[in-house]
Amino acid sequence: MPELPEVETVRRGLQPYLEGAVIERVEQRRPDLRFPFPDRFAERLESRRVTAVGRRAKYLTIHLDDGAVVISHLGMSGSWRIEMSGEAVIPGEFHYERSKAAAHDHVVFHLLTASGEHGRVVFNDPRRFGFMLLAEERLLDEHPSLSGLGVEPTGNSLDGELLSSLLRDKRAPLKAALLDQRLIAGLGNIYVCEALWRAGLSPLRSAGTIAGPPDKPDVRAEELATAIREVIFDAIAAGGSSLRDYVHADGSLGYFQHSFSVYDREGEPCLRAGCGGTVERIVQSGRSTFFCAACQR
DNA sequence: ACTAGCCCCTGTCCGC
DNA sequence: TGCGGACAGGGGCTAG
Repeated sequence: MPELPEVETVRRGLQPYLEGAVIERVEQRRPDLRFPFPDRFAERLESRRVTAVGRRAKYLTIHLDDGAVVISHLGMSGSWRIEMSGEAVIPGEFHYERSKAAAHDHVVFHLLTASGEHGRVVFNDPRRFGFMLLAEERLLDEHPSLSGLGVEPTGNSLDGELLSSLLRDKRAPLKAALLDQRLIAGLGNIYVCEALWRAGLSPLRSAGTIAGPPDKPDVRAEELATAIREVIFDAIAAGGSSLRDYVHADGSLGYFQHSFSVYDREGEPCLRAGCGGTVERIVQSGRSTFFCAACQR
């Protein structure tokens, strides 16, 4: 479920429970997900207090009081689930109902939260494309998973000038360039399709063709930068998109899927006023692209 | 240095 | 009802 808006939604859901909580125990239920877990992963987390829950692109970062950081990626099907005991802790006792693990529950963090409740946060991932790694906080930006990432679309720096410079001389299709995490970090298949529709740009055109000369960025780069930022902010405000899986850590759904203009709308009418076109589905580098050939040029 | 293609894995849906 | 194939929000690796 994971593009930037979904990961940000998960981060916001986990934050109230994780920040300030002590990780009393970690159940690591298999040796690997996409990658092997780090050596002694569970032991290295136990008795640590969580100081912050962050996000970089589509990665969650769980910061611990000893300077370690858990880097977690949700892959295609990863999700987190919060299970609280609902009871205040009685000192010296450890009790909450132990429910049976669900299928594909791979990691369970047993917590004592800052507000004094026992509970768990559970990582579930049927396809196991997700992963968890460990880094040192002071070296976080240099970690191999994060060091090559491009600009955050939620920051202030993504404007027409920067986007022009990122796309200039790129001959790859515009859609492929926007999916390249080294340029802009956090966009995925849904929001690239949606941003291109909002900007009225074809996913097929060569990326460099909207850059313009270095001294005068093309207005189309400006419009695309705006479209990217707006669609990401709109999606975050909607709690992300829930397609096949729940997004939120509390089990509730995002609702941005109701605002899709093109994604998953093959054969349906283009929603742009006066367009009259039909949304098409094509395949680019193995993934579906949804767009309107009539108004996206 | 680029790009396309394949792969990892499970679940679901659709057509026969 | 069963079975095979296509497809799914990602990204790392390889071969051109």
